[in-house]
Amino acid sequence: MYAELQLDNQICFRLYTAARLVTQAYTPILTALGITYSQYLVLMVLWEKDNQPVNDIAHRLLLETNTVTPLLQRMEKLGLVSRKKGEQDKRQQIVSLTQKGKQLEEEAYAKIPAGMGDQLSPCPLKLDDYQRLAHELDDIIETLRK
Amino acid sequence: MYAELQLDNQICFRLYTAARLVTQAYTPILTALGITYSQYLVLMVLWEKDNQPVNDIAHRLLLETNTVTPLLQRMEKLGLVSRKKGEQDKRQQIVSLTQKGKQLEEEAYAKIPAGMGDQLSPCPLKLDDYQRLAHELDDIIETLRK
DNA sequence: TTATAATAAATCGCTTGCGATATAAATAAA
DNA sequence: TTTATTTATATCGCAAGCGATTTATTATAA
Repeated sequence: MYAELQLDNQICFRLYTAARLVTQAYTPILTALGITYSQYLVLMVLWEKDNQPVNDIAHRLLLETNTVTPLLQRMEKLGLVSRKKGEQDKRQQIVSLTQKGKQLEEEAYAKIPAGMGDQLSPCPLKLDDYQRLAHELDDIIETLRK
Repeated sequence: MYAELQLDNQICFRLYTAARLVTQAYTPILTALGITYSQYLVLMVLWEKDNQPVNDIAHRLLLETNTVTPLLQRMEKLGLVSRKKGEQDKRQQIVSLTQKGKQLEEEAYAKIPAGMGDQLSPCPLKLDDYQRLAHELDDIIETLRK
């Protein structure tokens, strides 16, 4: 009835769906590596810069610590990261990659870009389109993050 | 190290983040209406066409019944929908809007587009940009849905 | 008809995401 | 210094998502 309330007119539903489907596309690849999508995000953060406090990781991912802390606890159990109290600031937990967590980077590099490329290859979007899409999403993200 | 594994180069991370932030922008508005974002999606489906089996709703939202069934059960408890066994096919559960569920459409129309417009107004994207974004997301969705 | 396969929902177990709150440590104010 | 405030994590409870399995019903094959 109201055009504004129709599913097909919602940018939000498309974002929600595209994000879910892309995550689903990652899942079989990541499962083979023994990790989840969120864990992969944390690993990317740590591959870029190791030994970060929980807060820095959370900020980088635009998540709250109440999401990241349990995530890190699971990753610790899996032997991907270790946590130790900060030396200057004892409130902090410094998160570090274990050997296993470091080694996963090579496997990830070998499997993920190729695996995702395969699945997205039928997509009509070209490099330029993805680039523009990235900027459009960045605009939305910048607008909504506080 | 590997450009392909950097967070800033990931379209998926942007999708994931944009979807989360947009959902967060909806949350205060929807909370005032007494519903969640997923419940809002189900309501939009039913506002468009009432009395649908669980499967049709799930297909419309590209979700599985193991997500939609519990969602509908919660909505039934909230008095937003009712469910009754299908007459021709007794395996089906036909989901219908209650009076309360129907009335919510007016409230939603009054509050949601305006509320989201306010929050997104600082965004530099114009109508054309949103339209193109919608198409780009549709391309990705079409590529990845099976 | 009887046996088998397909389909529609539901259930189970687990990871996320997040609002609200708690705890501990560091910082600022009195 | 003592007190109050801020900050960094952690904990709790709940709604989603989803892979895997179960149950009931329908459709198909033998």
